[in-house]
Amino acid sequence: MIKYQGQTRILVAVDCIIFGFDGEQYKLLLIQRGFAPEKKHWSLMGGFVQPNESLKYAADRILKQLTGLQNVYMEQLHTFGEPNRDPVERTIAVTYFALVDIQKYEKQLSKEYHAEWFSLNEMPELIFDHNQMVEMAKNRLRYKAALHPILFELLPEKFTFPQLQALYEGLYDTNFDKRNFNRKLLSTGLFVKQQEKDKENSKKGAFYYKLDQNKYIDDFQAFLKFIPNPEKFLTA
Amino acid sequence: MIKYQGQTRILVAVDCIIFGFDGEQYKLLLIQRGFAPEKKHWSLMGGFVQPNESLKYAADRILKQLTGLQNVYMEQLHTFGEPNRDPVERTIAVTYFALVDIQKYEKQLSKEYHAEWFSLNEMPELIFDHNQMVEMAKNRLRYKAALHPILFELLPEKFTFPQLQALYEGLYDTNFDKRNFNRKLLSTGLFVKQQEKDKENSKKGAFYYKLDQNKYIDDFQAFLKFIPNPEKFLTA
DNA sequence: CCAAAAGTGTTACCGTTACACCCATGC
DNA sequence: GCATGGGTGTAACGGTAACACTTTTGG
Repeated sequence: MIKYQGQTRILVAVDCIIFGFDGEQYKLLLIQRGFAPEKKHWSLMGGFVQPNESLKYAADRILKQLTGLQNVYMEQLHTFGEPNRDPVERTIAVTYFALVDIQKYEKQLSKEYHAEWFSLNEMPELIFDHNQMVEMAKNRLRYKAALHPILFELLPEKFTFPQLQALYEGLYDTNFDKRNFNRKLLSTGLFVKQQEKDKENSKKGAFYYKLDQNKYIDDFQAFLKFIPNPEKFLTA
Repeated sequence: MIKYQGQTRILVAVDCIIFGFDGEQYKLLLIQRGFAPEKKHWSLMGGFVQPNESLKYAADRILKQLTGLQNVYMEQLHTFGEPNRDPVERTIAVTYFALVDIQKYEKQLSKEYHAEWFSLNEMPELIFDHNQMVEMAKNRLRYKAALHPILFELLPEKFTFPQLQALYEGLYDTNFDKRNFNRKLLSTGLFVKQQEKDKENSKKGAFYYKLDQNKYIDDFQAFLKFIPNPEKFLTA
């Protein structure tokens, strides 16, 4: 096989920023790194890209190793390539961020990696430039969620409006008027009301809703202008 | 130096999608590839990441080689890593898109690469997955420009409102009411009216404006909700 | 004098916000 | 029966869109 002569080949890693939501707080799934350097220090889940896999495939593989989950919302975030970001050897890191239903995860836990969910405001220091990756992922999530209906990926199939509101209020660290919030959400036509109520979180109980899957796929733009005054919240 | 054992190192390239605007149409700067395979075929400008340069540095270097320009608006777009995207040898491509003032470029042309500006709708087939990269860059530009004031990077320091309007109408392939357009732009406070008029494009002449650089930097969010009904225009 | 492009105001409409009370239930 | 959280309607406001005529000047 002909090759490109005289060029330097570089290690390429994929790192995953995995978000969850426990009903009150946003969480991030971290692992204790299993090998030197920085062994035992907290880190994003990652791995090297293998010879015949695409980047997305590598990200899916890594997510599955850690959580057992497949078909999860995931998008490429950014590629980090400072020459000394990994002190051992130059490594380029392609990052993906994922949104998972934290409850599904708990059922499929792989003990192997000492994984733990951390609240975003109680996170340990991470190795290398992983803190920076997390910051970027948070910004991207706030940005994207203001314009598109993606946060549902963090909730179970059935969810209530109060849950939804907590989800959005948590992300933007603010409060919304529940009447306006419900009206706006309903006006998108993305939600199907169920008969059943969630009685765990209140005495009266709150109706469950499901996403209308067809509309959800078609109307990925449905939320543009969703957040009032988005400029207050978006960083880039 | 300790190294990561048993992992495959991969070629990493940076490719630049370089946009310009000639007053009527959006253009893309392409080169004729100088080496096999696909020699003489049209391609984005790119190059391999060198051992001690960051990705952004590589992108700046490549842009400078081709256009002579520095300090140009550029942002990382996406990283492409399908195993067979380059038939010679596996190569991961980190893409950047750039917005340049086409007039500045013309003064600093490097003949070496047989570079040419192509209108977006008259583009040749490109090598590898470069067409896909261009598509993604177009979408990103439309998305971003609907929310943030970045298109000015395509114009000279002084510009007129009719030019601005052509810039936006070209990107979204639509027409805006000029009264509403001007009012909305002026209301951002980003523009400083000059005494001088551009008499080249009309008999009456149109006043030049400049960006208020301080506000421009501060108010990168100024344009959110800028385009009416953005959901009609944004793809991702 | 006329063609071509620049510049300018007002009104109607719609979506967004602000706001407060009743309902259902478990304890 | 009372505390807790769920659910609902309306009115004022502000921003957006629709719309047409006058101005300037080069030829």
